[in-house]
Parts: sequence; structure tokens; C-alpha cells
Amino acid sequence: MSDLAIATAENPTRERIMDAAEDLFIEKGYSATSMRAIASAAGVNLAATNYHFGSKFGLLTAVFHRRVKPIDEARMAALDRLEASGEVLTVRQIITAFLSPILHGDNDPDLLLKLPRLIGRIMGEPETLTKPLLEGEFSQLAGRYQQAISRALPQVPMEQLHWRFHFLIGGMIQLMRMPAPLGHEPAPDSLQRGMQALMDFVVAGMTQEVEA
Amino acid sequence: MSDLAIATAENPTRERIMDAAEDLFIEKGYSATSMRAIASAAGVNLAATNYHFGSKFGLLTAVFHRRVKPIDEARMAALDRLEASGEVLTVRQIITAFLSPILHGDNDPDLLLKLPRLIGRIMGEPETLTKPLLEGEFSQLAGRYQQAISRALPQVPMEQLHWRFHFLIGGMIQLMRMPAPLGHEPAPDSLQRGMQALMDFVVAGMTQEVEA
DNA sequence: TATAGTTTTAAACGAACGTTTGAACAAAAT
DNA sequence: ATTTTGTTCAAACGTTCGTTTAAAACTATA
Repeated sequence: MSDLAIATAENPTRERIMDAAEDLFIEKGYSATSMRAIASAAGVNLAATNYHFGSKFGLLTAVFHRRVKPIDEARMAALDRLEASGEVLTVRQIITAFLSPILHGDNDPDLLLKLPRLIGRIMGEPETLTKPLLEGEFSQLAGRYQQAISRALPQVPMEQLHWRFHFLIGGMIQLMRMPAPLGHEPAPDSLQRGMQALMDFVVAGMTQEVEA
Repeated sequence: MSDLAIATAENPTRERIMDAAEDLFIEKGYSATSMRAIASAAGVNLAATNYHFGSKFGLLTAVFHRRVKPIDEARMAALDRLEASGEVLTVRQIITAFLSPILHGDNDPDLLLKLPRLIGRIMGEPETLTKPLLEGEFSQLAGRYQQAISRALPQVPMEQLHWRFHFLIGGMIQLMRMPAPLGHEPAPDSLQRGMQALMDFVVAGMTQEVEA
């Protein structure tokens, strides 16, 4: 028996487990979701979860990266494309490149339903969980985007730009966690509308002028 | 034996439990924190936790409200004070009234250390936990502030204002969860600096002008 | 000092947890 | 046909969970 199963071309069990785990992680959070609940929702044997993913955390990692990887790759590609033009970028171009892959990341139809809530929920977990998930990849991506913003706003001190990027992330997570404002029912196009509002909000915050 | 203990003038056990619970909730989150760990850290018997707070959720409620109540009361009072002047308020005045109680909420010296991380962590928990905690009080507070912002920006559609308030909350939570930007070590005055940056960012986002 | 009320304690309750085991099964390779 | 390899399964491992019990210890009033 090998340590972990080798994923065959089509492995319905593996994917059924990941789908069920994703839904439960979104709804209940990581700690409050049991492997038994996942196996039961997936219609597979309990031991299959550990067989395929090694551990509960291994399963979380797989579920998380399945959604995030295409988004971050699209973000990288979008910035590559912009910078290849050689022209000076606008803040709006950069912000759009960063945020719009969430809406058009890949061809998965329920990306819009799953990804935001998954990110939002997992980002609420303790750092001991989230840090290993983000290590390396995302911080490199964030660094590239902050450099790009810095070139677009050369007069703004670096510390300010770091804070403003911080609030971009905060607004994004808030939008993902609650795709409608407080006390409002989420409409089908809430996320799109919220994303547009977020882009305008962040561009204004990034390009702010000192007041008289 | 009564259902719950009546809090005497000074009840070191009750407060030791709340202090320990707060630290552990901040560090590990709610689900991942056990009553045993709380009792052990507080140096009290396990049964004392249920004796004083009825249940784990009752303990969370007590810990949460101990921190949040003075903040929200200060927010209410600050808005009262502003509106009593009768003059038209600026967005900056309103945003400042909302955010600055976090920095100067009461006389507890470790408010700055505890409150932000507690809020940030708990807001990351599933809605089933957070909704009962926020019901009533905060939504009323948020409503009043959104009304005030609406009067300060009469030309902006209500839907836009709701989104912008949403992002104010998101930035605030992000700042509370991570009092320093990504990849930066938190300095002693990080929260103050971040809060100032957040105010500027949000005021710019709130008062944004449509671009040419 | 008796007595009533409150708080703390050790111990246990049943339930649920993540993980592991070893046998059964399927399918491909020899 | 037989071995090998990957997968599924029921069952159990030991641990930890939130909560409860009933007695002991404490506090204060009478």
C-alpha cells in the first residue's frame, strides 16, 4: 500500500470528497467540520478520506489550492500582459488585473459560488492553519502587485502603499465572506456589483489626494 | 443551586476564566479551543467554567460583549455629540467617530492588544456563531452611521453607500486581524498608524468622484 | 455556633473526534 | 492463472470533547 493514492485520470471518489469537504468547510469552518461528516456527505467510506489525502489538513490544502491556483495564475498572467506593453500602468488597470480573475478565473460554473466563500471562511481560521496555505506563492504575487502600484504612484511613500494594499485585501475578503452589504439579501449579481464597487472604492483610496 | 452565579463585586474566578478564554479564542479560534484548555490556563476547575457561564457559547458571548460594548457605546455617544451640533457633518468626522473608539475606547490598557484580535478572530467564525453575537445592537449602530453618511453624501445612491460601508468594515477587520501589512512585523504603534491610514483610505473611497 | 446559600472540586457521563488497521475487492501486469 | 497494485470497507484504536453530578469547601447571615 502506497503512502498516498496516485490520482488516476478520473477519480470520482477523490473529487466527491473534495466537493463535499469544500461545501462543509464553507458552511461550518475547518475545525467544526468532521471527517465523518465529509465522508458521509460524499457518500464514501470514512477511511477513504485519509487514504486519499493523508490527513484532514491535507484535504484542506487540496481543496484550497484547487480553487486558488487558477485565480493566482490568472493574476500573474494579467500583470504580465499589462507590463509587457511597456507603458505606464494606471492604478485602475492594476486593481482590475488583481480582482477580476475572481469573477472570470476559469470555466468552472460554480467558481463564483464557492471560491469567495471558501477563501473568506478559511481566511478566518487561525494563522496556524492559514499560514502554511499561503506560504510562498501568494506573498510573491502580492509583492509583484505592490511593486506595480508603487511604479504607478511614485510620489506615495511605501508604508502608505502597504497599508492601502492591506485594505484592498480586507475589502476583498469582506466581499467574499458576505457578498451583500449588512442587512441585505444577496442577489444573483451581488458579487459582480460588489466587485465593481470595490474596484472604485480601492482606486479612490489608492489614488487619494491630501486634503486642503 | 441557582442556574447561574450572581456576579459579586469582585469575582476573580469569573474574570480569570474570561481572560484565559479571550487569549485562547484569539490564538486558536473558538472551535479549536477547549473548555479544558481554558480552565487550565485560568487555573480553575473545569466545572467552574460551566458553572459561571452555562456553556461554551455563553462564555464566548460574555468575553465578546465585555470588549465590544464599551466600543459601541462610545461610537453611539460620538455620533450623538456630532449630530447635536446641528451642523452638516463631514465624512471624515463620521468615519473618525466610528473608528477612533477602537483606539481610545476605555481605560483598559490592553484593549489595544486584545480587542482587535478578538474581533478579527471571532468575525472569521461561521455565521451560526457570529450572528447571535451581533444581533440587534450592532446593526442598529451601523444603520445610524449609514444614515449619517447618507446625509453627508446626498448625491450618492444608497446602494453605493452600503457597499462603501461594507468595505469600511472589511478594512477595519483586516487591520484588526493583522495589525501590520503583509510581510511586515507589527511595531508598537502599528495599529495607530494603520488606523490613520484606514481613515484616509476610507474617506477617499467614500467621497470618490466619478472619473472623466 | 448553627444554618442557609454560594462556589469549588474530583470524577465521571456519553458522544464525537482524527486516524489506523487488516481484510476484501477490483483490475491490470506478469 | 497468478501475482501485483490500487482502492474500498467495517471496525476499532486511543483521545478529547462539552457537560453533568454530587459531595466538599467556603462565606455570610442569623
